[in-house]
Amino acid sequence: MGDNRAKTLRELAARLDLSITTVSRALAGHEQIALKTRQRVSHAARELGYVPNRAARQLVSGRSGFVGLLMPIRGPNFVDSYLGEFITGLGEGLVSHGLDLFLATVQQGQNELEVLRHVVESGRADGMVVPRIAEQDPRLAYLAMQRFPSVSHGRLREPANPHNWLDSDGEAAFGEAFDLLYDHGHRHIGLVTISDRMTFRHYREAGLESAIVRKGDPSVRLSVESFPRFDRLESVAAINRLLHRPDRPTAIIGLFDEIAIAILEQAAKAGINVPQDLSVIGFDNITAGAYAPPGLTTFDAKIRASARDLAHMLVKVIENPADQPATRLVRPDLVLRASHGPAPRRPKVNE
Amino acid sequence: MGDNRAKTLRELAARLDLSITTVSRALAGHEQIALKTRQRVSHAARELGYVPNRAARQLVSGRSGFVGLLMPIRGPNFVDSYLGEFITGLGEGLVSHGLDLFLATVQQGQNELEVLRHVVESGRADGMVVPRIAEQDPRLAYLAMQRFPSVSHGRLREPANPHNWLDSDGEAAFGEAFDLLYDHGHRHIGLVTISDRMTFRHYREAGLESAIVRKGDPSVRLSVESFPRFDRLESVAAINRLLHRPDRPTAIIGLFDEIAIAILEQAAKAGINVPQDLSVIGFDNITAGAYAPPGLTTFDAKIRASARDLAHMLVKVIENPADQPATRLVRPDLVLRASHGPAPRRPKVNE
DNA sequence: TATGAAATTGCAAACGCTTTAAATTGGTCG
DNA sequence: CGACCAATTTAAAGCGTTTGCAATTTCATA
Repeated sequence: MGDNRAKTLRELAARLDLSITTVSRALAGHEQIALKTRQRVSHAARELGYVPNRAARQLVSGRSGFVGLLMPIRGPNFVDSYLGEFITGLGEGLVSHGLDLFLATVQQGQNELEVLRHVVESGRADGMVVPRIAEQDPRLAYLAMQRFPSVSHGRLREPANPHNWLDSDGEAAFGEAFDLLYDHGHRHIGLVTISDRMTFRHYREAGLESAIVRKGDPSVRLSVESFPRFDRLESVAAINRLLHRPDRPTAIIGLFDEIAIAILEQAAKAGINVPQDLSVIGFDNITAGAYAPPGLTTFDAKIRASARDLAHMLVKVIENPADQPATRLVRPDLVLRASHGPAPRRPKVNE
Repeated sequence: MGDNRAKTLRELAARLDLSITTVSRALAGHEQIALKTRQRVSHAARELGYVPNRAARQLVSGRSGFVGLLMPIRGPNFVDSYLGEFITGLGEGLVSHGLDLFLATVQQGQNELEVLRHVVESGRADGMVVPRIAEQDPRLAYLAMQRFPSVSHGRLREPANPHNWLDSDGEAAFGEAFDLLYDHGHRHIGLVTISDRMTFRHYREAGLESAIVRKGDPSVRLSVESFPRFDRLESVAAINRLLHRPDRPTAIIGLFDEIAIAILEQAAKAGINVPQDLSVIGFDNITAGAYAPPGLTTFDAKIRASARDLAHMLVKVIENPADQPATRLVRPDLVLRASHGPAPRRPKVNE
């Protein structure tokens, strides 16, 4: 359109023959400004395409209008399989509150805590979303110390300071997984897990173990193999150790879908039929799981909806920092597909 | 650790017994400040954990340190399958330049152009990444008018103003797809495409058509079905129209992988064996394609690497706005998997 | 020791907004 | 008609930086 746009409050005020103060207040909807003036101002603002400058507003208000997501970049071929859904959910949850999401990218080799510190102390964000919680998580310690609004996707086990979190109930899910397998006659369960000290791993493993104890059947056995996260070779090795032992488990649970899918692949490669010879169960419900033959039975962690909730929780914390920390446990839904079945009568023995 | 941190330049200057000006210049590395002073200042800054305030800096410099990605949110079950990779690549490309990525979320029903306008005019970003280009794209028109630094993922066909873009060479890829199928004896090719006027659709279709013309074999036939993007029911209907006609094509190309995978699913449902009875080829190389039986033959659009390049292009534009627009065509790699094969002798006829 | 130029540092304005405190306007009533 | 109060508007300070210009210091040289 014409270039008679009002770029600043000063310009807008000049056109209206009002002071900057009045225009600012009118746009903010203050009652003390006469209704007629407020209408006149907001009409002119729309007319002249006035958009307030964020930096100036932030400088005085102290709020940036941004929420940050701490996002470590992995090696060339690792992209968090649920990153897209997670971000979509966060964006969805924030947009109605007028907040924008930004990604605090942490390059490989860079110190995640250092990045966090910079984001927080430069005032780039009003709140942070912290995913993937480790047993000892310096990020959460830092945020607690700074009393900086944040929510984590995942929870600490024994938090020094209570924190805001939303987590999927891995404990319940893995208990349910065991019950499902037990009911199908499985007595020797395998678990392929990571060796990193992430709390989600603890909860899922604990859920599995306590379900076994609860069942009280001494014939039940659990065989565990683990590998360092993000090490594809080691993950395959761990899977194959389990797959090729003389007393192969009749069912194997992957700590998450990527592992479970790798189990399906390795089993196929070894000529082990799923689900006839082996049952496999995962966790997360990533897209590929639906396609990986014969279709992965797993738990839907409801990433997008969880992220949306996480966003809402964070908004609450930002608006009301003194509130008690909120926590939310999301019960994952069992997604029954075709990778599980009755335990084979006599497990085949691989040479 | 102690709370003797310097939050502002003023505090830092006071401790150093220097003026704000000198400290600011010293941190910026200006030559005019004595080397000794520069060292003393930067040491103290590190010591006292000084982190400059972004808003203040932006207010005076006019630069926000952010790059925006325009990201429309689709319905509940639509998440761009390559969003995760795309964002990872952008983050990766920006981080070394000290820029952060933020997501300009566009909710359903919201006007994308309006969001863009606000982002640009509020000074929230120094540059924009615009994905998914339509034949008539008001976003690009607006950005050109504003002379606002931007790069698009995808290109206009006949740009009123030349713009910065990076695109995958869909024309070449679809030509290659045809040649591959032709060499396998296919003479009747199906194409399932969208009805929306996106330019990537045009290029891919044009590449297919001109490869056919180039071959000059009058026995070659092309059957096209289309549907409105994001309409799952219609997409399945379009696929089935092609699958169930008496003269079913011996090979079908999906405009992108999601379509191709749906073709695989519908074919399986109809008892059509891939690749014996039907060849299927996609485009993008999304993760699920590797798992969808029998393994989708497709083109790798190299999303993450492209996004990284896109980021670098944008940084150049931001730093040198007067430069000629840059363009970059990325040749996708053919990923040979198992969904293609020789044309069946006598195509089966479905009831 | 005085002098001037080069090297170094500092003052003050500006960026565009919000907000405190104060000024102005208008209306009502004795 | 003047005074007072409520309603409305405004001046000015300040948020934390950067930067043009001016001031100060340093130091070799006369």
